[in-house]
Amino acid sequence: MKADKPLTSRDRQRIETRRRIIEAAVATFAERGFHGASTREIAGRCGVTQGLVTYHFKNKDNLWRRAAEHLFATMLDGIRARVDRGAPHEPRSLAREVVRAYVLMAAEHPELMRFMVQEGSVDDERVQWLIEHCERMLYQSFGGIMTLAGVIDGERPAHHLYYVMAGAGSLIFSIPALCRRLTGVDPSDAEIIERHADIVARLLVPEV
Amino acid sequence: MKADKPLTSRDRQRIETRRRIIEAAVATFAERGFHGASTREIAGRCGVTQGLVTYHFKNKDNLWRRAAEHLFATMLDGIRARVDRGAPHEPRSLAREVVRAYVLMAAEHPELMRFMVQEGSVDDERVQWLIEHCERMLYQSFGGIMTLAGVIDGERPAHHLYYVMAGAGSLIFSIPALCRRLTGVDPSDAEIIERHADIVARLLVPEV
DNA sequence: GTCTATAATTAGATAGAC
DNA sequence: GTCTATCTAATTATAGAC
Repeated sequence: MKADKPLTSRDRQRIETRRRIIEAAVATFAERGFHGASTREIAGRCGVTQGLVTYHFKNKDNLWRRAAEHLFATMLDGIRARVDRGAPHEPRSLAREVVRAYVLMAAEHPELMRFMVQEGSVDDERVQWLIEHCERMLYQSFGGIMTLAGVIDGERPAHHLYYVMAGAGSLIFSIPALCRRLTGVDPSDAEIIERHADIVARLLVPEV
Repeated sequence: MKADKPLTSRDRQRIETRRRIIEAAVATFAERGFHGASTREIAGRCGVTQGLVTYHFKNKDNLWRRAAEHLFATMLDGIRARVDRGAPHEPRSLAREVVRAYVLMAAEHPELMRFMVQEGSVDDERVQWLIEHCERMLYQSFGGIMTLAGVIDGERPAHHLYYVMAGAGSLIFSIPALCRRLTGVDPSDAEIIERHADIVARLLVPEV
């Protein structure tokens, strides 16, 4: 699209600052939701001023969209990379691999489910945008792969299994403070993550 | 505890008003989280003024606790009622019945998972309170019943299965707007609820 | 018990200095 | 590109009238 001109020092600074604001925004929106998050707190978390956030992202709504975009893109790329990395699979072990990859990425990016739950009750513009720009792609690839594997059928349609996978696979990572207090187990622990991925993958796509 | 004096008209009004505020608070906190919800919106939703909310509940934090308490109590009572209603069960079908009851109640009270996700990331006083006053009881009964049924073992410990059940069973109901837009399916539809309960119950406690 | 009015704080967005 | 200052609106909590 654009000619690749050499980057000035300001260009690099601009990119770097925007990146830091986006990361702070992802964390803050995930923690507090759109209405609960303040641009001042986001600014504070990455060591800039509130005015600068507005300068780079115009307004809070736009910042939220850029944050959601970044979050989903990272998630999707991660899943694809994990799945592609393996050797070619027959349908069922591919399906198992996809579920495993989803859980591992949910552990790395617990903010995703928080975004969904924070925004998913009211059918506003953010919900519509989230679906069309981010989630529909994930849902459709899931449906295709699971149908091929025979996991989805008339008895267990995609719209049930998708949310079964998403919920089962990511809730534990989305509420780390609750989980630690309640069970004594830290869901960011590598062994916990690995075991959770195994359990959920085998549950949805049994070995036998 | 208290002597059961006859209720004056004011007593009844007090109770009824508090009840309406609590219900509005549950809905609003679930939708927007603690920080995102305003006491004015809660007041507006049940047709009272903001000052009256403070009069009845002192402050926002206390209102949140009363709302969480009410939500969890309703949920627990509902599960118990559903499970007790059936004939005495052998361990596995009891376990299946418990999972089914959980899913059905999650469909009736999608606010519960929203409360958990909204508050579960940061280990603050609200999280600690939520665990000790509400969630621990649910977690422990779940553990007991699932262990008896042989669903929980060394390979699949309680802290994994609890969040598998909670996530798989309630996510779809907690994000109705997202689900409708994404899949075209309405998760408050009775058939959807019934099927979801079946799928999750059989997944966690297979028939064979 | 309920409402109105208000104080003190904090929010998002804009303008101007550097 | 970044910061400080400021405007307007909305927040929680309190006080007083009825």
